[in-house]
Amino acid sequence: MRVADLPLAPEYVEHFEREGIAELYPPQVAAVEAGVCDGDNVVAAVPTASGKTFVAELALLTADGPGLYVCPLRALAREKYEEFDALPGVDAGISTGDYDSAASDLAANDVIVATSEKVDSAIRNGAGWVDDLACVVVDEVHLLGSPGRGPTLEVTLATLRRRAPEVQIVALSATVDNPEDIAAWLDAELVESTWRPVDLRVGVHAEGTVEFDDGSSLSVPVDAGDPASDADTEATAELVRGAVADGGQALAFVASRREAERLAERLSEERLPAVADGVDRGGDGDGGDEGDGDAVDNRETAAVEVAAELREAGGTETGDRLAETAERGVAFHHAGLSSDHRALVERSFRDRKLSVICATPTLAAGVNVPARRVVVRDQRRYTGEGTEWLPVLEVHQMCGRAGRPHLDPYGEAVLVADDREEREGLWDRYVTADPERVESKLRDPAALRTHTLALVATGIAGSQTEVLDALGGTFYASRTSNPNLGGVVGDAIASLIDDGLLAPTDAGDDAGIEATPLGEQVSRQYVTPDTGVRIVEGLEAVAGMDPETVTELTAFEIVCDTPDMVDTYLGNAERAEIYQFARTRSAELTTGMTEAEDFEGWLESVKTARVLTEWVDGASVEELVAAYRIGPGDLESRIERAEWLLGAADAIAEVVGVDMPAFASARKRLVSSTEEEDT
DNA sequence: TGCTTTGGCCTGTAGACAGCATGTC
DNA sequence: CTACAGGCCAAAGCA
Repeated sequence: MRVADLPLAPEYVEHFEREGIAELYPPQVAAVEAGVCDGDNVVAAVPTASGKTFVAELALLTADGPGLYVCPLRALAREKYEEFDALPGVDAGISTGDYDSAASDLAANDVIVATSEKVDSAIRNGAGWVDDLACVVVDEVHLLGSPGRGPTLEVTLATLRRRAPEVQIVALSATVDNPEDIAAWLDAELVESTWRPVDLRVGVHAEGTVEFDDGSSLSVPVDAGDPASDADTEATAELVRGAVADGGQALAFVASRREAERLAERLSEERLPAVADGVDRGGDGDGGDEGDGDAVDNRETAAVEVAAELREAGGTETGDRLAETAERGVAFHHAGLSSDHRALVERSFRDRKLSVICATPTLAAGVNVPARRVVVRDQRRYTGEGTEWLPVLEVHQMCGRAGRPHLDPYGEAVLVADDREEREGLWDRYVTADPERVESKLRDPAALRTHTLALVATGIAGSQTEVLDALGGTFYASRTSNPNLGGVVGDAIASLIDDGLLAPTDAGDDAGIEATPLGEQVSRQYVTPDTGVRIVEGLEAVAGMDPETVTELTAFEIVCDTPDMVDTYLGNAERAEIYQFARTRSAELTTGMTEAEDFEGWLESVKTARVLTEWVDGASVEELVAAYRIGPGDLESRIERAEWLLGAADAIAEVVGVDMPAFASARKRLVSSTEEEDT
């Protein structure tokens, strides 16, 4: 099937042909046959990089009205927005927490790109564009199974379909075990395929040999030279070296940030391309010695450019080390990096200016960074309940990053094992195993509290029966003949009434409920009910405090102690000092040292509050990062959240009727400190 | 005695969505 | 019932 055969306007056909898309990939053909261009609902469970974006574009361009593209990450939203906006005659808009497109009138856009939470929030705040949609594309729909965010996605989709029953739904999923269940929920045709544009072989390394799933094998010379590093790291380094020597790029996945940095530093010391050539250039020999010297030189020049860009983007200790490794073509990547550095690393790798990225598992879920070879050194990860095996789905996503269409002849993914015995284990667990099933997490009490409140606050439901009715359209309900959510929803309603977020209506016959002004504000501000409750408690404490002692620190402490703030690790070495700080400033805090039910957690929030206080008082990123042992990216995320939560707290203070100007002033100072930093 | 190896204990650990309303070079 | 690797320090090993 060719692009020209599709029911597309000529300018689109021309556009796609210019982009090199002439012939459709098999999964795309299947999607067309399933009806993506005819307004039919389709679920496509296909590997990453098998042309999902094009399927999305087909649905959006052939839909009879405006379309919405929902995805899980802001960085992905940005990427798709730019892609859609480049389509001829398409006016695209974007709406995420950190970025709204300049044309704020989303109702006028042909395509809107948004994160799932932003869509949920838009519904809660009565955004007009929600009702006019003809088509909704949901990317990474398997996230339905994610405990934190899955319920939001399913409730949001249920609400969208309820409001516009005719809306076309196109859901794109990674390969999962039960895509048919998702398709059944959405009344969609299922398209399933494992086809990829580049061949991929997956293997497991043990004791110097990689055995691949296609029966081939590869021997990896074990360099026993460096006793300082273990066998897994040696094998990883050698596999990376091999890919680079071959003119390819490599991704190496490890479990922690520190390991990612260590591996990158180690690899960068080797002068990869030169070593890979088998030529020991020692310290001097810059003279052109081989025929492929040019390629190496170009790569080196490009890497030096990247390092310069990284240095320009902001100097911290982490950033300097990153620039140093990048200079030799190797970068590390994790969430502790500033967002500028992260984006730069991703982009430079995509532009082939870097040879290697050593990363924590997140890189697999983020923006598109394909490589010739992927090496998964660590398959476990710390989770708070000890180290756990990574989900099969996640490892498959890492492996799926191997192989760049048109650039690599094939992709290779290698899991590194300790010994032969473990090779068997990894083989069974990841190579031959099916990915996990996707199951709804809506039954979780916290999720139900959030969404019950939202349904009532937006006027969708006015009683327990109506809440259950609204939830009838969720993935959860479709998965069971007897949802039996009644009891759990009843509990959620009772607890929300208890917290003053809902109230029984006067009519009182059918157990009618409505949101209190507080509940309405909590829902609109998009904070969880528990956060709302914590803010109210804080305000009650403030009302009893001497106004002189209500400061910005008070405001920061309240919002940092809510569940919507990320917690900050409190090291043993600094615990005493933070404790001391809390004691000397106790008059400004809403929680007494003895009354915190979770003392450790509270002390962590005091640490976060202290960091933010110093930030607004003019401390630099560099100083804070050094003093509190957090990454620049961690500081960014806390500032961003504090900004949001202080705004929410300010709105809640007004509803509750407590005068707390510190919320607004702290927020204003945060915003201006951030702007100052930018200049 | 001095240098190296071994053993045991302590420490630290992945990631990232969301509000709202204006003034601005 | 549930981790575990890396770093540090001190004690033991060795010439």
